[in-house]
Amino acid sequence: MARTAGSHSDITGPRVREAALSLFAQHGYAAVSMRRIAQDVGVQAGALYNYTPDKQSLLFDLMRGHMDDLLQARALEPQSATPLDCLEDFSRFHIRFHLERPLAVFISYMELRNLTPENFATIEDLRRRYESELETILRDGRDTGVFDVADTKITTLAIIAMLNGVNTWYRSGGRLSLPEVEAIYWGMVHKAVT
Amino acid sequence: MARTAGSHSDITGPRVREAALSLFAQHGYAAVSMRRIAQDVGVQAGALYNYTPDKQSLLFDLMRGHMDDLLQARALEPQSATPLDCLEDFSRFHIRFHLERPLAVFISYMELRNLTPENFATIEDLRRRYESELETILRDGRDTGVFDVADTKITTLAIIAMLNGVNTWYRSGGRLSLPEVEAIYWGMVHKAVT
DNA sequence: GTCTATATAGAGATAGAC
DNA sequence: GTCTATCTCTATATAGAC
Repeated sequence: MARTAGSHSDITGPRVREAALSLFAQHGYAAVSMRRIAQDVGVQAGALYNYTPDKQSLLFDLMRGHMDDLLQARALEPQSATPLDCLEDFSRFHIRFHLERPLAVFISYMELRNLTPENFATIEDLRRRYESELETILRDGRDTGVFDVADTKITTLAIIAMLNGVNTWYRSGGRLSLPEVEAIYWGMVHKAVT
Repeated sequence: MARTAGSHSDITGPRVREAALSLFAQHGYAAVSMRRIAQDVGVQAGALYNYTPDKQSLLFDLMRGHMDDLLQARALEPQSATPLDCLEDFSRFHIRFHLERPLAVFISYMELRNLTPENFATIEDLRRRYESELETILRDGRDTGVFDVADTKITTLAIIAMLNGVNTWYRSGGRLSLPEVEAIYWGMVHKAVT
């Protein structure tokens, strides 16, 4: 209650991240100035440094948070019994999760170049951890004879690339509903590996 | 023969584009200065403006040239008779073409945001023209009963997204040869649409 | 065609008042 | 916690000498 006038720490912090997310996605990290972010938040540029030590940390926190969310959400999903069901779960989860946060997805892919080497290594490690979950499913399915995949590593990357593509065109309220999109993509993934 | 000392128009022009291509791909358009490009070329920054009216034109020319090359190379490919053969031709052509010029491919995808609206519209038109070639193949195959595709537009984008993914990991001299990579991806595309 | 020099603008980040 | 003011650096682009 008894707050200093003009003190909005708990409000401003999230607003800074939201503004940065939106602006980085629209124009790219390097093209967005701290002044422009401050403008969107409604503060002066200097005030941003109460919430981030520098611009790089702002980008890294967004990407790190996105990858953490991804791995955590995946871990909370129910586990199916067969490789085929696991693959369907993964495909539908991936589409759903990524369509729910297009800006964070976009940044996490496009701005890898603008991370410092240390930050890049951290994000890449998280990404590889996620991809390895799919590869494990493919290997299990191949070893038990239900999948026909030439190379599990390449098939992993091919499936993820295909599923990621949905973010380039899907708009909610468009021609197709989310369940329809999930079904179409799952159909293609299913056929591609059997 | 009788040239002015220090005059290298026919040499410097291509070198400017090469340096810009490499630097834009590595660091991103917005993060690369004209001074940095000039440094790579071995001239002063002012000299670059003999070869491009501004930085934006430099980016646009690279992307425009890439899309022109793509459509021209595609037009020169032999035309197969059946939709299935056409799809195989397209898939293999796409992989081969894109793996031959990874930097231009990377820029043409990543730097769309940094084009002016007019330049963006031009590039997008060329991209759609290329994608429509694949969609035509898919529609022909579906209409003649050889392909089983739920939605030709989405399948077009899904296939292209999957094929584009090869550029994120392939390195010549690696574990797999180009023909092997083509065969693996064609196998997945083939199964996904039949 | 390239150079040096510069006009003009905007960047990231910090200091100190309130 | 936010403001104003500012330090320092770098950006794109142009002008004019050679």
